[in-house]
Amino acid sequence: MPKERRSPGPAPRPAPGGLDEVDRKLVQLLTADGRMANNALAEATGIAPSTCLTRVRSLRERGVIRGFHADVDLGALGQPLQALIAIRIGAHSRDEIDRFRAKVPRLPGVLSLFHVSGANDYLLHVSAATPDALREFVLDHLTADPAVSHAETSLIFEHIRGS
Amino acid sequence: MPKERRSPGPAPRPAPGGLDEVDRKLVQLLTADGRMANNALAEATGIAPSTCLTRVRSLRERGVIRGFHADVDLGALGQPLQALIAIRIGAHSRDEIDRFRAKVPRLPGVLSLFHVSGANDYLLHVSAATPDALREFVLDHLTADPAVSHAETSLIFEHIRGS
DNA sequence: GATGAAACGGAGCAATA
DNA sequence: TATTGCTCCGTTTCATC
Repeated sequence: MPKERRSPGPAPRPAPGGLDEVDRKLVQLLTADGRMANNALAEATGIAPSTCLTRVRSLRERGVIRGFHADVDLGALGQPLQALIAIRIGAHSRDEIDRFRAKVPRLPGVLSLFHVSGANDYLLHVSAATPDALREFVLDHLTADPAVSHAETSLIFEHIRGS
Repeated sequence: MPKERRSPGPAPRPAPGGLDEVDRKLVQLLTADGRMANNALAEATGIAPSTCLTRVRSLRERGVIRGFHADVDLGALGQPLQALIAIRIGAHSRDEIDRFRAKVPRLPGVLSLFHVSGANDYLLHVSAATPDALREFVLDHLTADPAVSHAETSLIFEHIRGS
C-alpha cells in the first residue's frame, strides 16, 4: 500500500518551532504514554522504526522533550495532602531572592514553584503527609525565611490534569 | 557477597501505603527517569530483574504509578506563554459546577485544574501561544461561562519542578 | 533525511529451588 | 523471591537510496 497521502490543499503547515507534523504527533503520543515502544510510535506516525528512533532522539537533543517521568499517586506514597501556597517576597536584595528561589524547589514535598505576576510573587505546590506536617513546612521553611513577607496556604481538594 | 544488610536499629519501616523500601525506591527512580530499563532498575534496587518486573507491574496495577509521560518544552511547541488563573464560582446549581469542572480540563492549552480552598474556588494552569490567545481563552471560556463569577490571570514568569 | 535488513540486547515467561 | 534458560520482540546500527 502506498504511503498515506496528504489531501490536496494548503502547503504543509509552517510548523511552529521547526517541528513538522510527524514530530508533533510523536510529542503528543509520548506525552500521553511516555513508555510507548519505538515500534508502535513508528507505526502510529507512519514512519520506519529507525527513522522514528532518529526523530525521537532529535526531539530530546533539541530539548523539545525534556525527559520522561512516572506519574505517581502521592496518596499511595503516604502524602495524601496537597496545597498551593501563595508567597509574597519582602523588599530584599537580589541575592536573598535568588537564595530563596534556589532553596525552595529542593525542600521535601515540593512539587512545583511558580514565579508569577500579580499580587503574589510565587505560588508553591506541595504535598504533605498530614495537616500538621503541612503547617510545620510552612512555618519552618516559609514563614521563617527572611525573604518571605507573607504566605497563604490553600488546600487542594482535587487536582485534574488537562487534555 | 551477602545481601546488603540494614544497619541494626528500629524495625524495617512501617511502609506507608503498603510499600516497602524497594517499592519506594522503584517509584523514586521511575519518577526521575520513566524510561529506565528494567535491568537497570533491578540493579539499582538490588533485586532480580524478574522480581523487578513483577514489582513494577504491581505498582501500576495498584495505581501507585498512574502512567508515564514525556515532559515537553511547551515553548518549542509554539506555546511559550503560561498563566495561572484564579477562578471564583458564583452561587449556582451543583449541575452547573459539575459541567464547568468537566468542561475546563478539555479546553485547549489547559495543563491542570486545581480545586482549592480559600477565597478562590479553582486555579487553572494554562499555556498559550500569544498574549492575545490567552486573553481570548479567558474571555471565551471563563468570563463567558455562567458558572464563573470572577477570573484573575497571573502570568507565569518561571516554572520550576520540585526535587 | 528516510529506509530495510541484520546484529544485538532486553523483556517476559516458565520451571526450579 | 532468586535463579536459570529460553524465546520473542524491540532497539540500534549501518549501508543504501
